[in-house]
Amino acid sequence: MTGTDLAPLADLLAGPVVPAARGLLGCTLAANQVTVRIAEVEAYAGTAGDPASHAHRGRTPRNAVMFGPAGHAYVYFTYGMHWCVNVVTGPDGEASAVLLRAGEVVDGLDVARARRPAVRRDVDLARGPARLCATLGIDRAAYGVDLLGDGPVRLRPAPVPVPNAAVSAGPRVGVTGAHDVPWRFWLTGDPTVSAYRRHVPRSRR
DNA sequence: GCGACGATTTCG
DNA sequence: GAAATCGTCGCT
Repeated sequence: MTGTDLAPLADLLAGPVVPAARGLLGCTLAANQVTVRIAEVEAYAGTAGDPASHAHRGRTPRNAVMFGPAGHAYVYFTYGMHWCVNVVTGPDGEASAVLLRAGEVVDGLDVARARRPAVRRDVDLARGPARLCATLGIDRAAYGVDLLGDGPVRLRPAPVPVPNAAVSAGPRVGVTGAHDVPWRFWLTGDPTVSAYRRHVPRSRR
């Protein structure tokens, strides 16, 4: 037998979103000759009571893939210029997902640097959800792809298991509501974790 | 059809 | 602190 056993990760993603989010820490995501070790994530529930979720108001053309089976990529465009990527979780028909917020470039560092010439420190290459996508070259073309398959974007289990004690939790970044829900998880002390910023409504800017 | 705003980043 | 910049979605 050769290759990595993806079944445990597939099972984890098919279950409840919070354990899935924590389990994604330490996993690797590879695309366009760059590989990132995931260091920060956020969990988003489906239509059931999570006002911060893109699926909160039901199914739309944009969030349709969130309602499909786990392990696929939900990629969205925001602020007129940025892409962000989620891993769809839960059973088919339930729209939960995990936003990949930050990571460490562990392979293809030269390609990553060339792709993002303005970034000075390597730890900033994938420090933030839009930066992570930019460094990996992820855009609309990755919408809906099976991340556990052999496609353009590939998610793989953590080479080294992440102990529970190495994980911190806190409120999600940039969301309009639900500031009391600690559904952001990160590897404690990891330098690639993004800075926390409270959301500021445009009407008050 | 219109318009407000966003799971952000970058610069001043 | 504020601009950049446009797809999405609800319709004060």
